[in-house]
Amino acid sequence: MKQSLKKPVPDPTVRERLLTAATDLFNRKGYAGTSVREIVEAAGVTKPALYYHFESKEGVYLALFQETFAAFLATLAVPGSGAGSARERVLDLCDRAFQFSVAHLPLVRLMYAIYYGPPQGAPNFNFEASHEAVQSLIAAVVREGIESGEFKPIAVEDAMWAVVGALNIAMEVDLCHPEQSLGREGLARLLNAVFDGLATSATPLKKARKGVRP
Amino acid sequence: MKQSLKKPVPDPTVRERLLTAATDLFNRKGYAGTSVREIVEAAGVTKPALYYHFESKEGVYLALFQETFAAFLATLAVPGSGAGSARERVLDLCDRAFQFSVAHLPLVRLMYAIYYGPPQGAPNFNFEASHEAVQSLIAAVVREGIESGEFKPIAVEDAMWAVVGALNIAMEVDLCHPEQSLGREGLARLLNAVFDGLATSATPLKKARKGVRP
DNA sequence: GTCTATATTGAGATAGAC
DNA sequence: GTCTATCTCAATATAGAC
Repeated sequence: MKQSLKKPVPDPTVRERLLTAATDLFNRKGYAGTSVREIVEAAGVTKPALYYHFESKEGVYLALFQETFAAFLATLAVPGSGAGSARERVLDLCDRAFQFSVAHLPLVRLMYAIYYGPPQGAPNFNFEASHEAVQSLIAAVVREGIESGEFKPIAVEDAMWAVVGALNIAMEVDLCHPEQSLGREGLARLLNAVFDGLATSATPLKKARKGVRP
Repeated sequence: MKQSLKKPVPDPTVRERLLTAATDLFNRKGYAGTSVREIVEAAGVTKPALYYHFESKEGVYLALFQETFAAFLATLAVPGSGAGSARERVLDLCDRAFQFSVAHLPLVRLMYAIYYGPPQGAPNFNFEASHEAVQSLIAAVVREGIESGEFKPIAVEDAMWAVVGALNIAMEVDLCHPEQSLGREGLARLLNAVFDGLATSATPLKKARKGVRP
């Protein structure tokens, strides 16, 4: 048993190859449909290597999401995101999130597949937590923008959803149609459109404002 | 084959029960993992009933999406969506789309599962077409709004994505967290926020506007 | 032990009575 | 339109020869 509980600098190549191979196979054949044998063969290693770095197939799966999620939060929390106007900080936050998403498309795709797909015996990972983490980060900046008067005094939740909606659609376009990706510049344009508004003048509905169509 | 191409008012109960049961099972066990036997048992009918109304298991699957998609387009094209300001028309269009989505959550969920999930031998259905249909409808109204001066002269695509982003996020919240649904009113608030803008004044970035972070 | 041939199972699909 | 009863076919499991 060479491996203590401290993880003494495990070989990154083998570990990475296993994670990459697992992501690819889970995407192509599903979690249940992927065997440990297939993973190790695709990674060019042997079974014991997998069981050394991870405890099981479930361990590979959980490591995949846990480590990526941790890296995602670290990316968002990087210094420099606390300076500037609320608009700039939201743009920066979304830019980081978008870049991360683009750099990890296969895992994002897997997340969607697991989240929406039928149960496959895959271990539970709290995807909600990662969504809520991003949302609360954006909501916090939006709240400050509203309190400082930079943003209009609308509900924080509404403003947050407007921003998350733009970020989310940019990510999904990249995921589903990479060839027509909006790119970082496109996301920035989109967010600025949301900040500045589409309308030339703030002219709400002519008719009743309470209730939607009868 | 009594059933002509005109669909002479087929019995809605059995047919509907089959479609509902299939949607539920496909969602829970996947397309490949669901057998015809399970579908007919869940629907309380026998195999031949399924093969009478549909030609095969694939036929059930395709009917599910084809008919729902057709109904969706019909919902969006309903009279009344051509009147009023561009803002009102976009709100109306999105409201219809949202209501339809909420009324067909299981099928929307299945669409996501099929779209992002691993191949399961399910027949090809062009999900892109339905997305593009909605997008082009919205883009058309947005374009008219821009041309009439009601909207700012930004790129039609950008404005379209801003609107679709808001609609999309409202749909996904309803899909993933129905308990915190924005509801029709929430979607309207969200869209109006996008129309009017979050910022109190159109003050873009202080620094360079070309390029995102270096 | 391995290999081939045969069962067994469960899938999708159908014929013909009612 | 719906049912009972049956068919075809593929994958898998197993038996028994070698």
